[in-house]
Amino acid sequence: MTGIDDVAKLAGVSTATVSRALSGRGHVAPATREKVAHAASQLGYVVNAEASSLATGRTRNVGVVVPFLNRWFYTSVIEGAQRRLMQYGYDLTLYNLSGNEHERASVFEHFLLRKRVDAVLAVSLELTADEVDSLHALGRPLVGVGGPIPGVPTFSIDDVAVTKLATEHLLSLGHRVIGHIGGDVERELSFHLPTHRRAGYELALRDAGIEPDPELYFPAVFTMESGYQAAKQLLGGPRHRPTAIVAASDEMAIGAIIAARDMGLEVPRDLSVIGIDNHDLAPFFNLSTVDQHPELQGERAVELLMKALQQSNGDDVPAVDQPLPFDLIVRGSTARVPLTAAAVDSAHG
Amino acid sequence: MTGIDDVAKLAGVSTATVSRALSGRGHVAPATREKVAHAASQLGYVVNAEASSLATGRTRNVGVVVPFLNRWFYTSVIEGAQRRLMQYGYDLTLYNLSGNEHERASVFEHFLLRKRVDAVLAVSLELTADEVDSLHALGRPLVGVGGPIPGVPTFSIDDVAVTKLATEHLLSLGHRVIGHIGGDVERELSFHLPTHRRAGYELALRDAGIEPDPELYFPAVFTMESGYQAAKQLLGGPRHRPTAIVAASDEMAIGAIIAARDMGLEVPRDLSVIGIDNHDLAPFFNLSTVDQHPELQGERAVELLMKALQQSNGDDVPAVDQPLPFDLIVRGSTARVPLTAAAVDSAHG
DNA sequence: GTGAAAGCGCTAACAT
DNA sequence: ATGTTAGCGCTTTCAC
Repeated sequence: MTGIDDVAKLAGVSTATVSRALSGRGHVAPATREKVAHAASQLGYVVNAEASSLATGRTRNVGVVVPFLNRWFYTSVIEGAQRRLMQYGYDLTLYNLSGNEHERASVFEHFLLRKRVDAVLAVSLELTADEVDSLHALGRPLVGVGGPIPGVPTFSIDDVAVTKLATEHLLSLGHRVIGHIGGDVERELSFHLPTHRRAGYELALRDAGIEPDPELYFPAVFTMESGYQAAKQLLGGPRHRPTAIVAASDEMAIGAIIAARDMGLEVPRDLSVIGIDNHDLAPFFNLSTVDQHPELQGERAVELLMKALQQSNGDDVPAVDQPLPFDLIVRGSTARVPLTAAAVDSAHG
Repeated sequence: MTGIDDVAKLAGVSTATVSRALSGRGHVAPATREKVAHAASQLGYVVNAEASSLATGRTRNVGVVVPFLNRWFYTSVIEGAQRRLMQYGYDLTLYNLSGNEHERASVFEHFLLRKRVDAVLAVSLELTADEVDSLHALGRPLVGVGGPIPGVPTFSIDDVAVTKLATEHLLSLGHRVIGHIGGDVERELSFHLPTHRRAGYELALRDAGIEPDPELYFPAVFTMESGYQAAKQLLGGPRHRPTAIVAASDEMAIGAIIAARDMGLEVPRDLSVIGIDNHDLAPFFNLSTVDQHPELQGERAVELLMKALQQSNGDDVPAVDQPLPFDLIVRGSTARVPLTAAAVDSAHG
């Protein structure tokens, strides 16, 4: 295979000059640079990443750790991160924690420790203290996306604000009896997203002078199936039925829409539904939602990592400065509260 | 950071012995091996992958190239591949071709050439001749999954047989007027999957003595939305309406189910629908389908790559030997043809 | 069975 | 601005 020596010979310069010319580090006369570039492309020379890494201590590769892959949010974050990384000339090595305990442990105790990555991006990870420690032990920049990791700068949308916005959208349409489908209680302890989303929902209600009714909340995991089940419960309750539902994710919201249909309710005539995500499927289901731009979250996280890599060799990452944007997308699943329901409700009040 | 010298010192042996003891290559006395292992774990030593690669020429890393990420099939294949790779001690570096032309080119002309990977796995890729060439130019084992690549050993289910099986399931339930939603014609030239699936559908019909009716076929891309549209066309046609639909993917099939509902048809009473995939969402939509086990495809592909890596250093990969399994999964979206329709149909014949 | 030493292909002082 | 050279951390002959 053609190496730096071949290029040096063909260009009539030393290997050091080739290295400098091609990497852009150090001073090279424009004419020489030209010669070298030409020789390199003529030979089809591409620098050997392994050798370069060994010499520089930098791999030009980042590790991306995900809890599993088969989920819209993760793949979207990865797409965004990947795009940015490519622009910086970095590779992306993927570590998936979806295996058994043994496999998971081996990612932290083995794979990540072989010095193959300059930095680590942790996507929506719930890590044990030991795992966070071993990540820090890498001495590499580390940032999180989509979930809070103790002691790690993390990109995440403001889940309270996002759900508040979604709820306010429904309030502005005249809804007063608004249900919420959110994360299950068991996960809430370590992973605050569901709690935050519920908090945003309750905050919006209170701001509007409405006391949240615990009977209008149903827990669910973040799947269509679970959203469907929870919506059924919510809509079938013997007390007053909500005229609208805020789901903590689009997949849950879609489940709720289907549940409504199956119960003979028409969306949005009889029930408004809003989700959070702007999932790929949201347009098809005509779902109103709050776009959380996961690809952008991935891109931003990479930018932060790159900044950290330029500044130092340690694992101190500059703080996340700008808040992440989110946007209300109004489609056809939300509409003005039915007159009858509004009348009934105001009669109650 | 602790290196091989530290371990050697602590164990009281040479670095060569440490290397042999830890890698398992070469002969080391059991007692020595024990000493070394102990010293290594005491120091938390993990071999530096970069240095090891440079010395051996093997990276213990494979490149996985996908056209994009946000699709159930790709992520499933990757999950399977990743799991197996981990078991072999390999990392997975992800290359995504979903960017613009420039970015795509740079994957082939730059990223893949830096000798960071021992082998390449190409998932459902439609590659130009140049791209295939540059992959071969790596001189590394290369296998494909899920789509045919000229001159590359490729894992793929037997698309004809799979769709034939799905169609036969409907025939066995008494259906005679069976529609098909498949890939759009434009992609068929390079990517044979849609054509194969249509062929399997037609083959099953002919075997049952039914001449395929072109009016019962509608093209679609592999999304819910597109399946929905195609099903609407199929079901709304002024001539005879099919009593069943074979969709070339589960997402299209789900689109078809929703289209049927929207038209006031009940599944499976008025219409049977079967898909292909056994997608994550299939259970929720109670969809009958043919499971194509994409994770298994990923695992198998990795096994083949590993075999190739053990045998030689060239890029000759042993042929794919065993056929990939697929399984009919009968859920609630398929049922015996309605008596009336059957009567009408037999009256026609 | 173990150690000494020569590289793997590149980069980064240091010299010039 | 360019060349010389000593490593980066490991593996692997080749001796013993």
